[in-house]
Amino acid sequence: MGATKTDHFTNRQNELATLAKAIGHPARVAIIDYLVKVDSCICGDIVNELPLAQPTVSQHLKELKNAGIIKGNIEGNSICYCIDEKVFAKLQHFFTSIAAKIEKKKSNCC
Amino acid sequence: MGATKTDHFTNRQNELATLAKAIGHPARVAIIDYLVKVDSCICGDIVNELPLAQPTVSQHLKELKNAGIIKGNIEGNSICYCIDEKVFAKLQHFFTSIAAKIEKKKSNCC
DNA sequence: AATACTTATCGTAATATTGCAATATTAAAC
DNA sequence: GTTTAATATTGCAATATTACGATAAGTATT
Repeated sequence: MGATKTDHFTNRQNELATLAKAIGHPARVAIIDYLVKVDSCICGDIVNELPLAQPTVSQHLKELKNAGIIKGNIEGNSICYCIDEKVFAKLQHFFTSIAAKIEKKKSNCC
Repeated sequence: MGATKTDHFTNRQNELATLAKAIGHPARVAIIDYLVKVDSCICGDIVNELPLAQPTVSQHLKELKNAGIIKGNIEGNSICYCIDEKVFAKLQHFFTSIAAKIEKKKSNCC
């Protein structure tokens, strides 16, 4: 075995897991940070920002794209990557909701 | 190769990646959901809630515990698992911060 | 078209994750 | 102490991820 059993979980659980998994690597967090920091998204120099080889960065970008976290547009010679705002609004909502539910019942035993 | 290069990234990036990675599996999202839902955290019946064998669930619980997302207290015969509120407050903060920065500059090209 | 530049893909090796049967551990109940 | 229960650990097989060198594919410039 070794394959994740997605069938038995809800769409929301799978969706949150997919997004979280994509963010679950420091290089990909760094990519997100960089895309957020840079004003316009004239990217392409992401490789120089990271301590990883170009194929590795390309692979991480692909994973972020597959998860729907970033979008990539061909911009002449290079490619322009941007963050998908909707995804982070959704993530914020996920965690705000969970945090609120936890806050509501302070009656914890641990 | 194959080992994640954590050395070259910031503490914040590694911390967020570790938390996100732990949440990056539907079974672990389901565990979190269940712990949030159940009022008091007299747990132990988490196995019955999931479509996975007991050792697998135990392993997922261990990973959530290692990431600092849940805490486990021995409660007589069984074990009482609870969510660590601080972690979700932190996660909420992480994503609220990113979402706010994205929102601020709507000048997107994509 | 030849060159330079940028990004993607392939191939491969190392490591990590997922899942479970079997077994061990621990604590309550008898 | 033996049984019963709940949870953890071990061992193993299947799969996934991480990383990179080599190479391909695309565009821009000359």
